[in-house]
Amino acid sequence: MTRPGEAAWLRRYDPQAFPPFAVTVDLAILTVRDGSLQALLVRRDEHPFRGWWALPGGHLHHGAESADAAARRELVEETGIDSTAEGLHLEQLATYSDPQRDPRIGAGLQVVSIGYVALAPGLPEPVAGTDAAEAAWWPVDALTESLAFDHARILVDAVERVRAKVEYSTVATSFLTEPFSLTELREVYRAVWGVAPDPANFRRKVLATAGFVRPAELVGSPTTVGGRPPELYRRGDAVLITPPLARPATGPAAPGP
Amino acid sequence: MTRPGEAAWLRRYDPQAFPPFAVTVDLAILTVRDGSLQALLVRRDEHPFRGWWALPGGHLHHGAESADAAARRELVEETGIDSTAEGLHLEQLATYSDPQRDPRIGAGLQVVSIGYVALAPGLPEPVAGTDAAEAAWWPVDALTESLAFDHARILVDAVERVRAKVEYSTVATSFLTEPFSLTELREVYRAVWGVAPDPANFRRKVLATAGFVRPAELVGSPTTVGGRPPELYRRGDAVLITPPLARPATGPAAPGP
DNA sequence: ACAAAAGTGTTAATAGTACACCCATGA
DNA sequence: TCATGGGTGTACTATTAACACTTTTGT
Repeated sequence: MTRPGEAAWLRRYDPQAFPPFAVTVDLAILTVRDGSLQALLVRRDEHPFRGWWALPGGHLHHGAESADAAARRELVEETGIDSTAEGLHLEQLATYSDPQRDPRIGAGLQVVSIGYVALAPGLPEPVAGTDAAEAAWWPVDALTESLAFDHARILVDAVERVRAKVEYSTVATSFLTEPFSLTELREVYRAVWGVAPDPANFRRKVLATAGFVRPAELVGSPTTVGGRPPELYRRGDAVLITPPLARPATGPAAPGP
Repeated sequence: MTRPGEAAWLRRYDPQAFPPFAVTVDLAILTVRDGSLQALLVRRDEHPFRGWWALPGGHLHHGAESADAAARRELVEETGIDSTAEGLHLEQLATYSDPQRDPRIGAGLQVVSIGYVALAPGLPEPVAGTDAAEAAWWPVDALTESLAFDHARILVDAVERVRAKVEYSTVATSFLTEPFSLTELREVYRAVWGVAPDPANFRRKVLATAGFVRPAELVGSPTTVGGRPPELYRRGDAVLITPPLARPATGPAAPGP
């Protein structure tokens, strides 16, 4: 494309003409462990909010990467999760830009953060990141307070996004390692929603949705302690579920007023 | 909240330690005019992309406003639309941060843009903004190319968001001025989807969804040229449609592979 | 044989689709 | 009274929710 006069204009352009913004990414990394939805938090060892629990994240590398790339990089750095690992789902959530969200506004720096949601299969104990900061899985129902910056808000938005998204998409499979049983998949829904779908109807819905799952070749090792061993499946190609899986009426995940 | 040592730390903080980012908002302002979905574009009279058609937008006022506030401000400045006007719907879409998306990266400035979607009732001819730049409504089907920056991509994302969102939410009413008939509402769906729902079933679905619309008190002026005058409605309180309105199978809006 | 977990059947209710038909109005 | 668009009825089909029931395994 030709843009007349732009090359000359660019040579005279002064990037200092704009006051400084900093751009960060923050990741709500979610998994299902022990039957509950949990988020990975790290304890900050730098100001601001030194000593507080926070979402993993960091600054964009200026001129070198997009927010997507930065999110992938942070995911690896902070958790050791390979960004191409099986089942991993990473998507942009929203951008948080309130001037008061970061105290560094007091020093003249406005920090804008691009929030991401990552879904990963249940992992063992958290791997401390390269920053050697403390890291731990926290059940999301146990906290909506006391996080650094506006991270509590970001986390709530992330959880709400996931609760809605498993209704009309197949992302729930991202929480499982292949191969998996339909009961395990149903347990994911129980953890995310706080209430489990009917086993029979759930099975029919999943199997009737082309591309939700596909049968695994070999019958799995009989790791179950007793009872009939389950048929095993792998993730399919489909992304959307139409019509959506209906969330059961009332559950402990949505306490009344 | 107490954050020990942070006040002293902040006094010594150097905001110049980070390379400069600029943060902008870009608005996909959509309306339904002449039976088609149209977007408001402005012709840029400044570098970069001088003379190109672009989405309305601009820089965040540093230290003074969030992206939401900036989007509302730009909406007023560029279009004269009051951000509290009836029916107006404004929501964040996504954030675009590829280093190459803005040529000013060549001068050392990385520009990150937060995209917004605005839905507004059909408006008369576009009001030139305070920048006196040329402005016009363009049918969205007529262009996915030749826009400044990555605005074609943002616009495509915005249209896709709206096409999906009218299925499970009541935002379609944002395209209409009150009071409106159900036929007018159905015409919105035709414009957005490219295919119209069945009139009878559409009527039943809308009226069966509590809070989608509510009856208007007075019967409207008989502006129709002939035929039975329609019953008129206003927007209701509901936001979500469960289960969703199904988009008819095949239509010109979704060409096959 | 029994317990436990997986998987299947059945039925009533609900919701959606397609299309025919009736109603109210202006010219 | 006729053309025009608004609004209703209806038969048929597909989907869902709820729950009872059968199958397969380990001990």
